[in-house]
Amino acid sequence: MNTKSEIYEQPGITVDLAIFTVNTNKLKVMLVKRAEDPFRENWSLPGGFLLHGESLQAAAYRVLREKTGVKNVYMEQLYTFGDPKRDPRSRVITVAYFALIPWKVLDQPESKKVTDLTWSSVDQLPKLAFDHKDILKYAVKRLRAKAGYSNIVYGLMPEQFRLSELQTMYEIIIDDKLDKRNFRKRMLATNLLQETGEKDITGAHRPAMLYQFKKMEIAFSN
Amino acid sequence: MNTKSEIYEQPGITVDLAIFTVNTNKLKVMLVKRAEDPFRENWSLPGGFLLHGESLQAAAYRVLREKTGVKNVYMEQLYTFGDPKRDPRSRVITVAYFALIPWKVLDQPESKKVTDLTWSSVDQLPKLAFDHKDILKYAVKRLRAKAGYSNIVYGLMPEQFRLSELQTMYEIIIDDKLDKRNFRKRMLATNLLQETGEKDITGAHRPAMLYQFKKMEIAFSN
DNA sequence: CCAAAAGTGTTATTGATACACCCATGC
DNA sequence: GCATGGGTGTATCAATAACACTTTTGG
Repeated sequence: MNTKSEIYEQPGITVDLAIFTVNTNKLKVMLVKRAEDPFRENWSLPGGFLLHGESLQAAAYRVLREKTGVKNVYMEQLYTFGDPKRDPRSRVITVAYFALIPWKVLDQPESKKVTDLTWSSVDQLPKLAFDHKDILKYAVKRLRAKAGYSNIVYGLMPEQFRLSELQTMYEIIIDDKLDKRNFRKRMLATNLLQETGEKDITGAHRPAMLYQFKKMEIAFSN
Repeated sequence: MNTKSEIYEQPGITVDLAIFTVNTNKLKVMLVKRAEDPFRENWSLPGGFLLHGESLQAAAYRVLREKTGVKNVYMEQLYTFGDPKRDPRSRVITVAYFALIPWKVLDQPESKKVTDLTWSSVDQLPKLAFDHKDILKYAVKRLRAKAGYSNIVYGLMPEQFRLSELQTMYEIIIDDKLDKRNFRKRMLATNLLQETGEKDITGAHRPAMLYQFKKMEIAFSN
């Protein structure tokens, strides 16, 4: 019999992340510019190789923290991409995750003059390395689908928010308009929101009641 | 800098399959008895190592064909399990798939006197190797969920069937009773079924019209 | 003629959708 | 006092759920 490594693959394992946020009324995803071959200078999803003894989820959280500085955000495993030719140099299998981050949580994202990291609108993507465009398409599809039947959108909201901001968030994700009264009725009926008692007086107009999510797990549905 | 293999995992990759069928009014899953350590003599999900140059899906289909002799059945990637300790000997990551097979398609399953393969009711599982019970739980959960909002159940039906058989199939999967008239109305309204023109006269009673699915892809939803 | 599964419609309930005006504030 | 976004209720429509009897066959 042959030795194990002759017949069986022992590929490199990476995790790649589709990290979404919403800013200036656009759904955006984090891209990083590759410093190394292959695809040097191309944009790609943030990712990294799995370390010894590290779980997949731990690796995903490590990459997330390295790139964004945040933890405790919504993240779920998306899909595993293992085409033999997806990395031109050697066999690499990637476990893709997608994560949601409220824009406000990202620390001064515009102030850092980084040129190797960007937030790109998902409808205006540059050429991406590897099969990352496929991964991203799949992630967007899943996000849009789940926005329709779960409360996943909560993962994009700041601590406190106006109902109109929540509605706008939904509209950006599902790329469609919603009726204000029906939206409010439905949201309040879920019983997942509570008034904070405070009002948002930043606008030049009638102050809006601020809401927050009741403290509980984000409901997964898979 | 250390060599790549010192810092990065290059684990073995397996695919494991939750292959479902329905027989004698029970949702059943294929289990195989392990011939080797670890977990020798324990039941486990059928699976195998990824071969050089093989895609994940190809590996899953290979295992499926080896164990059941069938291809062209419904199969989808489920989830990737990568806990560092899930295999007691070395790091192995498994990409789990789930598949659906109509019982009739399996060739004389009872006649073969195999003792290393069984179809176990999902509510009466033996102890399973590795983390296969977790995998299976997740697969059953997904199957039940998708039965509620997709036509995935079709994957368990034979070529021709009575509507009452289709209803029974749904009832077994979702583990609940359905109203006959509402069920028929709903099914016929989908426009995915067509009468074959033939009737099932095997019963001792009024013959039933036989139906088949219109030829088209099974609608994925993910 | 009896047992057993096949087949068939209507009503009630629920949930989703459509829709327009007054309110509170800053300037 | 006007411009701007905040906030509210009802009527219609669609989808789902509840519910019982007649029909066809074999034995």
